[in-house]
Amino acid sequence: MPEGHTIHRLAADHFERFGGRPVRATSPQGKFSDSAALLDDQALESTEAHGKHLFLGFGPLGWVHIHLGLFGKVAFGDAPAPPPTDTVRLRLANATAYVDLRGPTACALIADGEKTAIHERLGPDPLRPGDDPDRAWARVSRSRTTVAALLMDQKIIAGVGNVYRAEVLFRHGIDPYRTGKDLTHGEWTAIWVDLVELMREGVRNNRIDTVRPEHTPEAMGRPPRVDDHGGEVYVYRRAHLPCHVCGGEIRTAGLAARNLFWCPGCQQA
DNA sequence: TAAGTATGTTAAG
DNA sequence: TTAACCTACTTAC
Repeated sequence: MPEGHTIHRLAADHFERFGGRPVRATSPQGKFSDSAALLDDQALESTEAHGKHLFLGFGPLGWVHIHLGLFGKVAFGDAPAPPPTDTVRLRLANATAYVDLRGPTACALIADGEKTAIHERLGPDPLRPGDDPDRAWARVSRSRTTVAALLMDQKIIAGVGNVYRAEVLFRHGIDPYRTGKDLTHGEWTAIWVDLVELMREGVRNNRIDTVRPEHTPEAMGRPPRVDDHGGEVYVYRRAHLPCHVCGGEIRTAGLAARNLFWCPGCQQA
């Protein structure tokens, strides 16, 4: 479930299980074998997340830069670790725990300078304390691109994915096809503040929930969600179903090779 | 067994 | 705009 909240949670979970002491590192799948050999028996000193990028710090050796992409998965377990399957790109293990990484878009040992370059090409992240929404606003307010596309652009704002984009636009009654130029500073600030809150809760619960208390299944007297993506949402993957708020039909359309979901009734142009 | 899908990104045309 | 990449699961035949 790789949106930004997942990655920040992974940073914390890696440090909790492996931080401050040596780890065994292997790459059963093979693509990370050389680097794993360098890391083996070295201490994991720190972990960090920016948007959907995860960094595992190994001091002078550098950082393991991980990006899960669409399919990447991380699985933690307690020691003793079972024999790894042949798709495990990286396994870290110590006396008490192990973690398997499968299918990442990126898993590479990088130097400080390369890490800095990654930070520089990413926008502010609602989950990084001190990150400034006005840095994003400077670009958004000048853009003729749709707000739906801007929210997915990691150079503009880091960590938002297809679920948070659809949900935050619904929560603010914003038509996804409005352009950046057309938004007000107040609307953008409200989106950011809401993302901070939603994504922090996402880190806590390790899933995305966006439905306000007054619209929950219990409050509305409707059956609980059927979708299996993990959380309770208004529009994401609810195409052609009735809107939880107005009862109108949720619409879907392709936008920049991804599926967009919105409620035309609640999200007026 | 094959096809389709998925919370993502990059590079080529 | 399209294809490519990585994996696992579900659905269709």
